[in-house]
Formats: sequence, structure tokens, C-alpha cells
Amino acid sequence: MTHLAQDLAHKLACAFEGLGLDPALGAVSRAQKAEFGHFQCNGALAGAKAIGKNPREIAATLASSLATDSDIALCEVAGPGFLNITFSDAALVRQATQIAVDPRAGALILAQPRKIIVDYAGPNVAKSMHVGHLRATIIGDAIKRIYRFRGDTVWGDAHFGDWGFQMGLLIAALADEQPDLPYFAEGAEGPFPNQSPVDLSDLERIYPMAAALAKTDTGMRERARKATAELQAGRAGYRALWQCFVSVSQPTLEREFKALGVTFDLWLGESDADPLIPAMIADLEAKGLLQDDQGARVVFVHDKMVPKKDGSEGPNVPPLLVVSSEGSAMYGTTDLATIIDRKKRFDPDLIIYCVDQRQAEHFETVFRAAAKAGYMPREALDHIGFGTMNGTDGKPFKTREGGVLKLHDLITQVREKAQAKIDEAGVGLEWPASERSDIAHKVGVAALKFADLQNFRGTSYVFDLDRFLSFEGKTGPYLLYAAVRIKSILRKALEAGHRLGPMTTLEPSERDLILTLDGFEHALRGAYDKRAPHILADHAYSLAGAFSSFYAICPILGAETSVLRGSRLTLAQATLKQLLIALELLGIETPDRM
RNA sequence: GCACCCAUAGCUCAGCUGGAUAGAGUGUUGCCCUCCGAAGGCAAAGGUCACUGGUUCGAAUCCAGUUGGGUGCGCCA
Repeated sequence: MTHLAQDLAHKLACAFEGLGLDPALGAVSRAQKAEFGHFQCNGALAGAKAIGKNPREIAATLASSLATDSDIALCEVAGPGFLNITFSDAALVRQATQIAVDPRAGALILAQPRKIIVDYAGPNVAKSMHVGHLRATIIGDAIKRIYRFRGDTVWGDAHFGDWGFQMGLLIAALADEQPDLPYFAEGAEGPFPNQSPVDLSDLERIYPMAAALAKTDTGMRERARKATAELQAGRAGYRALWQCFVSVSQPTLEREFKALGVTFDLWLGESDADPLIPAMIADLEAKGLLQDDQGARVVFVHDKMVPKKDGSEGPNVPPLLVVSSEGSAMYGTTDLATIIDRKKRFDPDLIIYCVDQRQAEHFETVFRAAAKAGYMPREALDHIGFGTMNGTDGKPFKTREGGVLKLHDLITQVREKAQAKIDEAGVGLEWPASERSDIAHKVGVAALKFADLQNFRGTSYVFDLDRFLSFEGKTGPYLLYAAVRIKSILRKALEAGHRLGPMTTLEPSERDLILTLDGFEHALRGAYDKRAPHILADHAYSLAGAFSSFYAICPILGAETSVLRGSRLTLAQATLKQLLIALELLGIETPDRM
């Protein structure tokens, strides 16, 4: 599989090299205007500086090197030294044909695949998911799919938040509320009842209450710390109770992931790393990394000292807190032990953490400690942060009632909106009810995911419910609509006995569509290298747009000749294939009709 | 106090190695369904790229500073 842009860049790179210049100058990009041709190369301008020559002369030399190339219809020097390149229709047709027969629609496979773990979503015990979890879930899922598609071996891990002080809080709060439960009896060894004494709604009521109380009530805080330490030390009653918390939380979380079409290869929890902690602490101690500090045991990871507000000096990066003064494992302890666990189980080349940007410093601390202790090199650990979700007022998002919007409610809303849209448009009234509701679900989830994935992950963004509920313009449903129309055409072609045929003469909109198809690999590589799914989302949108323009101008089934019809069917088929792959990599399912 | 991130059209956002007249969507104003699905297409209007200075033939992009906003800063995760 070759690509027009890549081949062109390669040819220009050779020409630059022939002039004694950096081959990287041969990079090309899609022309920004139709009159500039198909691609432009700006390397002559940058190269001119290096060897002190006129950029137009260099550009002219490059142009003459392409003059005899049969793929190039036109290559001209413009302005101060831009090179505008137009491909021949023969080259475009050849490229479209290649994509049409390639099962990967033009996407290459990595020459050197790696083993990668993607840590994403981060659901927690006792907390149902809200809109804030949306990004962590769907961005991580898209990253996983993109990496896997390009050839890496990838494990997605939910990294279930089932450990630490929050568990102690729940235990202490429940002990206050129902002290007679058998789990709380001193020295109780069990067996304990199979039936959980609480359900998720109990936990969701208890947890915020306990967390708030612990902020003001030192007694509550102490009881929770003690419970945390005892749970981690293995107190049977607490372990049994903790198991209940996990078992009532997990199914609800899995329901949400299923609705979003998100799956995990591993559902490991923070607790799974717990057994490794004692040995890890001993190891850190043996390596001389563990130090006593303010009653806790820490690993210092700073590289310099900086002045602090009280006038004293402190480390520029806070130390990793390994053992609290209560003797409990902390967030960072678990994360460090999880790295050891992952290394042991999977020996990954890279671990990607898809977690809120606000935790950047925490991960930096953990990664440095891991490198210092020799568990994983620093560059094999990467935190992919994303911004917070704000309301239209620019402040952290809240519903009108002032609470958080649950993910389940959001999904329900978009699905209902999609259902209403289908009903109102009167489409498919004769379709089975089950299919109509399935379509509504797919359309709704597509809207939800694309609204988020089209933004660069790094910055905070505004959560506007209306935007998520919009199905027009640059939205998920627009992409589905384009795909569904192609499916419909191909279905009708099949019924009428029309066949796909070789590509022939091209209209301008067809050339544009082919050039867009050609850019798939570039977009995929960008999304992969930058760990930024929005680059792929943008390509999918461009592709759907290029098809829609083509569709509006060029009749396919009603083409003037059967040769032309066959050619356009082939182009439509290639477009559909690539669009479906792109959507799948974004985690968006496409219905057959809508 | 220190550190990191951000500032682009009325609104929500793209802008890849610095490159030609800064792009989408939405909203506003037009036009297009006797013809493959109008959740669509075509077009117009709309920007001192927060501000100032610097580097460069050339800066939204790189550097410095200013202003405005966000986030974080050891015993929550």
C-alpha cells in the first residue's frame, strides 16, 4: 500500500538531498485552496536559508525533477517559492483502486509493534459514573482501539478504584449506622452472610456524607483511617464487607460501559496490587530510597529545591508518600505497586494513563519513583491528561439542581432525543420496534462520543448539553448518516444487479474525495503519535463531508453510463469501508439504516 | 507564594515541521427535494488570532514580559 502524499514527499526528499539539503524539507500538505493544486511543499523556503540560495531557484529545480513523473499532472512554483503539485487522474484512480481493494482501506501496519497497557475510565466503588467519567472512558477506549489497529498488542485496564481511605470511610460510616452487623464484631472470623447489607444507592448516600463528615470531625477521620489500615492488614470482617461493596458497585458500572460500547481486557483493581506492597516497601528500603519524613515514609523524587511560602526550602516535586503515618498504603503506593504488577504480568513497553489533567503532578511523582527504583523507565510511562468539564458559565459542570449529571441519565437523554428525531422524521415506521430503539441508541451514543472526541483532549472544555443532543452539522449522526446513505446505495445497486467496476474519469468532487481517502494513514499516524483521537475524528468528518459533496453532485445509481456507475460504486464502497473503520476506531457503531 | 495549562468569528472548537487571502460547526441571511435518504448540499456576511516587545524574508504558531482565566502544590483517589 502506497500513498500519494507519502510518495510525493519521498520524491521531493530525494530531490532535496540531491541539493545537499535536509530530506525532511520534502514534507507536503494538502493545498489550502483549489487553485494551488492538490499538495503544496514549502521546503524550498526553509532550505534556501540554509544554503543561501534563492528559494524560487530551488523550487524550480525541484519542479524540474518531477517534470517527467507520469503521476504528476502539474508542478509549478508560486509566490516566494511554494511548490504546487497536481496529480494526474491516472494516479488518483490508481490510488482509489488500491484503497478499494485494501481491507484496511489504506492504513498501514506498524513495522515494530509494541506491548502496551492503556489505563482508562477509572471507575470507583460506591460512585456511579457521571459526565466527568465520559472523557476518561471514551478517549481511553479510542486510544486503545487505534493502537491495536495499527498493530500493537494492547490491554485496556479499568483500574477499578476499590482501595484506600475511601473504603475505610465507608466501613466506618456503616459501622456508625448499623453497628450490630456481624462484620464489625471484634475478632470475627466469619463466615459472613452472602447477602450484601447495602446496595449501591446506600453506598452513594453514605459515601458523600462520610467524606464531608471526615473533613470536620477528627473522630470520624480517625475511625476511617483505622478501618483503612485494618482492611489492608486483612481483618476478615472488613474484607468480607469490602467484597460486598465491590459486588454491588461493579454490575452498575459495567452496565454503563456496555451502553457506551466500551470494553476492558482487564478489570483489575487497586486492591489487586495490594499483595505486592510489603515486598515493594522492603525493596525500596533495601535500595535506600525510603525515608522517614513527618511521621510518614516517602521516596524523594525532586531534582532541585525551591523556596516555599513560609520562607523555607522544599523539593520542586513533592515526594511519593508510600506509607502514611497510620501505616496505610496511599494512592501513590498502589500506583507504584501496580506498575510492578503490570511489568510482571505483561512486560509492557509502554503504559498509558488516561486520567484527568489535574493528576499530572501525581503521575510525575509516581513515574519518577518507578524509574528511580528501576521498575519501569520514565519514558515507558505516559500520562495522557485531559481538561476538566465545565458548564457554559466556565465553572465546573453542575446540573440545574446543582448536582452532578449521571452518565446513565445523559445516555438516556440522548437516546430519547434520537428516538424522538426518528419518530418525527417518520423514517422506518415499518421497521421492527427493536431495530428502531437500537438505532436510537447508536445515534445517541454516536452524538455523545463524537461531541467529545472532536475536541483535543488536553484542554478543559465546556459541557453543553444542547451540543451533545444536536444531530446536525459536525456531529456523530452526520457521520452515521453518510455511512448509512452509502450502505443504502450499495444495497440498491445489488438489488438492481449493478456491479462495481474499475474507476474511470473523475469529477472535481471525486478527486477531492480520493485525496481525502489518501489522507487516512496520515491522520491515523497523527492520532497515534500524539495520542490524540480528535485527529482521526477530524479525518472521519472530512471524509463524510467529501462524500456528501460528491453525492450531491454526482449521481451514482443514475450515472449516465454503466461504466461510470461502476466507477462511482467502487468509490462509494471504498469510502464506506474507510469510514466504518474510522468510526469503529472512535468506538462508534454504525446502524444499517436510520 | 511557587509550578503547570489556556486565551483564535456572537457561541463551541480545529489550525500538523513557522509559510500564500487564519479554517470548521453552530447562529444569522439567501438558494437547492418531479431525480440514489434534506440528520443533506451550495453560497453570503462575521476575526486587531488577549496585549506589548523580540527572533525571522515571513509569526496564531518560536522567545520574553503584561493582563485575564483554569488547575495543582504529602498523609483523599
